[in-house]
Parts: sequence; structure tokens; C-alpha cells
Amino acid sequence: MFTFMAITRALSDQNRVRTLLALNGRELCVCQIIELLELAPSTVSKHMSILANARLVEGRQEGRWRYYRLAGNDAPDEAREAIAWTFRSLSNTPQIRQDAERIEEILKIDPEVLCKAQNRA
Amino acid sequence: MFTFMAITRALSDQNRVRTLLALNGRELCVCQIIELLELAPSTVSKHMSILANARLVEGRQEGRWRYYRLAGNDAPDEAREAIAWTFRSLSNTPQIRQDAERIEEILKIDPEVLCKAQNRA
DNA sequence: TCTACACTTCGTCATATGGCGAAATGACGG
DNA sequence: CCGTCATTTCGCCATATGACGAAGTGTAGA
Repeated sequence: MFTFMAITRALSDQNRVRTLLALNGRELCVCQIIELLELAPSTVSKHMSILANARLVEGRQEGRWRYYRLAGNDAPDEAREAIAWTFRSLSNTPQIRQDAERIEEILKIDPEVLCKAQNRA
Repeated sequence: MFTFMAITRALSDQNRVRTLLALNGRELCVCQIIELLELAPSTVSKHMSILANARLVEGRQEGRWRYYRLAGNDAPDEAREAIAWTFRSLSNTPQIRQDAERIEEILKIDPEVLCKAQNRA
């Protein structure tokens, strides 16, 4: 029950759901997610820890950057089913399609440059 | 997206999830759900309207009583998948098993008597 | 049509949540 | 080690949520 509630709570915020969908088939570092959601770094960090706590995503440190990806086979069944359900429900919605386009643009930018730009803003 | 968020929000409260599971294979009237959750009638009513809004349950009026049941085939795919996922995840958990036993006891009581007893409390 | 009563709506309260900015953390390059 | 800088943690604020009781609604039976 505890695990299940962690998942539904994690999925009850639109920004977290958008982030989950954005991780479809790729990793993103925190600054790229910040750029997608247009939220403060501290806010995005909190969101990612909630998703990670629910075992919906996994984090990986690489140098100064932290990359997040969708949970893999080691995640609980509930989490993997939740991800599958979320993708089936939302993959074709306008918001998610728009986000997907936006991410293509973001991925064109060197992460180094992207983070620097965020510091100035 | 709106439909999906309504579902995840509805499922992000433990009392609503317990109620959903309690409706497994049967209808329950509001006073029976009140008895199960041990909450005020107004609180339970609100919970049921949130579940109904998310199309996870359907209500039916019969005389003075209102019965709720799980959403049927007319509900959106997202809702029916959510119900299936929820049941797969939680059917065998202690809380839900305990609720199931409790409901058997509650069903033994004539609803008329049950409601009257609640009014006195 | 009056009363009883199952349920809902409304108003209120305490707590939870999501947002931010400032300060802390921790990894690299010097 | 020392500064830089991506990320996290912390403290704060505004709003959302879940709880209750009181008042309102609508149905059945007297």
C-alpha cells in the first residue's frame, strides 16, 4: 500500500507526469528538465526526488551532472505498470507532444552552455 | 491529460483507494462506506464525488439510498486501466484484506439499521 | 403536505503541497 | 586544497486538500 500511494502521489502533479513522459527512451540531466518545465532548480530537484522515491525514475551521477531515466526492470511491478499506464494514456496528448518537440530543441544545446545560461537568468 | 490527472488525484488519497477496492464485485451505499472508513458522512460524500468525477465509480439512486459501484465499460480506457492496475497492486495487501473482512460484517447489517445507528452516534 | 432521514453542500480549520530564493553540498579543474 | 558551479536542502509563503459540523436537498412514508 505504501509503495502504491507513493506512486499515485508522485503522479498527482502535472509537472512530474510531464517529466516522466519526457524521459521516454532517453536520459535527461536536471538542467534540461529545468529548461523544459521552466521552474526553479530547487523545485525541479524536489520533483525528481519524489519521482525517484516512488521508484518511477532512477538517477545517475556523471561528474557535476545528475541524469535521470525511467525506472528499469529492478523497479517494483507497481511502478513499471504505472509507467506503462501513464504512457498509454498520455503519449498522444497535445501537451506531451509539445514537450517532446521542446526536448528535441533542448537536446541540441550543449548541457554546459545550457546550465551556464540558467545561472545568468 | 485532464482526465488522467483527475484519476491520479483521485487515487492519491488512501481512503479513496480503500473505497475503490471495497467496491470489488458489489455495490455499496454511502452509509456502508461511512461505516468502513469511519469518517463523517460529509467527508465520505466528498470522496465519492471525487471518485465519480474521475469516472472510477458510478452512482445510482435507490430511494433514499445512493449506491456506488466500480465504473463499467462506458468509462474511459484510462479509468478502467487505472482500476485494473490498482486491483493488481493492492488486492493482496493487509489493509485491503482487512477491509474485505470488515465489509462482510457490514453487509450482514440491514442498511436501514446501519444508517439509524450512525445518526445516533 | 409534513416529517424523517440519507445524503450533499457549505463554511471553517489544520495540515500538506508546490513554488521560490538563499545557503549547503559535493565533484572538477586549477 | 581552493574556487566554480550543478544540484540539493532548508526556510518560507500561498494555495490546495481533507477533515468536521451545520445547514440544505430531495425522497419515502405517515
